[in-house]
Amino acid sequence: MLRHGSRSEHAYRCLRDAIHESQFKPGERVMEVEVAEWLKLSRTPVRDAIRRLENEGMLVHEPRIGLVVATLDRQAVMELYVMREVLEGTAARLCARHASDMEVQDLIDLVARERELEGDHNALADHNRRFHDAIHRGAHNRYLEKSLAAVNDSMWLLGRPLMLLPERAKTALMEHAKLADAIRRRDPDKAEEAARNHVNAAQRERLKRLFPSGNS
Amino acid sequence: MLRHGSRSEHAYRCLRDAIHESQFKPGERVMEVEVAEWLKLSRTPVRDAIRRLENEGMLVHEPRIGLVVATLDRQAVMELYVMREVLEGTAARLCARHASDMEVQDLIDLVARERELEGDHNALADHNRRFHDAIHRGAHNRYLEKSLAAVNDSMWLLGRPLMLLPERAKTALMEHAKLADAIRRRDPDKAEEAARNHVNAAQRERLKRLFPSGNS
DNA sequence: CAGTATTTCTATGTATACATTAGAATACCG
DNA sequence: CGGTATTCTAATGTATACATAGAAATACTG
Repeated sequence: MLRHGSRSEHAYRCLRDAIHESQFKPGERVMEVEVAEWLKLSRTPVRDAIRRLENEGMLVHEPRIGLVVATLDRQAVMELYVMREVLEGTAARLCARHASDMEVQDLIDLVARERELEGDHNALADHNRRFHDAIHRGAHNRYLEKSLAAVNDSMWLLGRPLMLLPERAKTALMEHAKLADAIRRRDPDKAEEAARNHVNAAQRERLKRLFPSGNS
Repeated sequence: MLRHGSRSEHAYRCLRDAIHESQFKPGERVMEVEVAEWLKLSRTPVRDAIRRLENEGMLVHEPRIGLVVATLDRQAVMELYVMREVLEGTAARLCARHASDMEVQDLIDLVARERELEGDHNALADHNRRFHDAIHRGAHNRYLEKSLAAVNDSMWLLGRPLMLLPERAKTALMEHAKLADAIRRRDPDKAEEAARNHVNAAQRERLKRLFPSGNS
């Protein structure tokens, strides 16, 4: 009935962003009262927000501790990337099949603009999100979109996007170009392959940084 | 901190089951107060439960109406089955790779027992759920498991499981056997293929019943 | 009578007070 | 001194009262 601009929504966004920006770090405890005070709200809307983030996997009830920002161990990271590979691959495949010509053109344009952003790391990270969102939407599957949103949100628990690294940005651009091209050619197999490669490349970079020596 | 046997949890289960059993039908309105009265609870835990079901897609805010049980139009059903095919296929593939020998043996046993249940529709439906749960767990991927849970819950919005139909139960048994066998042989490709075929067969049956003449 | 403004009513959003429980601290007993 | 029982505390679960917004109904005006 009354939906938007609600304080629950506000609390949700704030908490989400705070986790994205590592103001709340994985493993750190999150308490309703604390958050409520911070946002000058009562516990009720804060609880709503927490419940949502719990469902999405960003917050977890650690036994004997309480509610904490989820921590991803090595195993969890692997599982997350496997899932991401599957979902992004599927999105690319479906996008190649179902995206409207306008949506495809949008993708092409996004790649073109990405070239102009060389060096501007923040803009690139933001652009990256937009590019992938465009593919997710182009797949025209609301369930896929939702799963992707959850997975990609959990991704933030690993720290800032890799696009901030010059090396990665360069190769990512090429991967994006390949992916967009396969979608333009309406080639589902190649599109899925490109998306999976893209995710895998990101995963390898990420793992190098997260677990330099291979321990957990 | 305090987790289980909570009234929120109870409310969640009751509501979920009520939707599963079509006590609340798609399109029907769901009001906090009403549910609270029904379960002899205050609105607070009911709200929690509703929020969860909202996140999982079983409840939706219909503009100008309020909160209702989600209705799946033809398009939504198609999207749901596409997603289910992808996820169940992936689960089967991962199961073939990662399930422990004990988990695999469990699958074999489940198929064996399924043969003995011929005719007992309710038991079959229940058994079917267990079989698929076993595969989901065997994949050892918590994100996949969660997505599958959400998708399969939404499935209930389409009505009772098809396993209740004798015809379907028979062919489903064969499909289960094929799937379990591929997993036993540790053949990911065949396992995924079998799972996808299984989902597709179910979808065709379902669509026949839902949209007999092909309209939406 | 039609159309619009106003009022009322209902459901949800929000705040707060109270209950309960798990963990911590402390005191008691062996 | 060590271990266990008890009390205390802090955090969440739950109930309820109040605020607000949106839809329906009614009354007013042309």
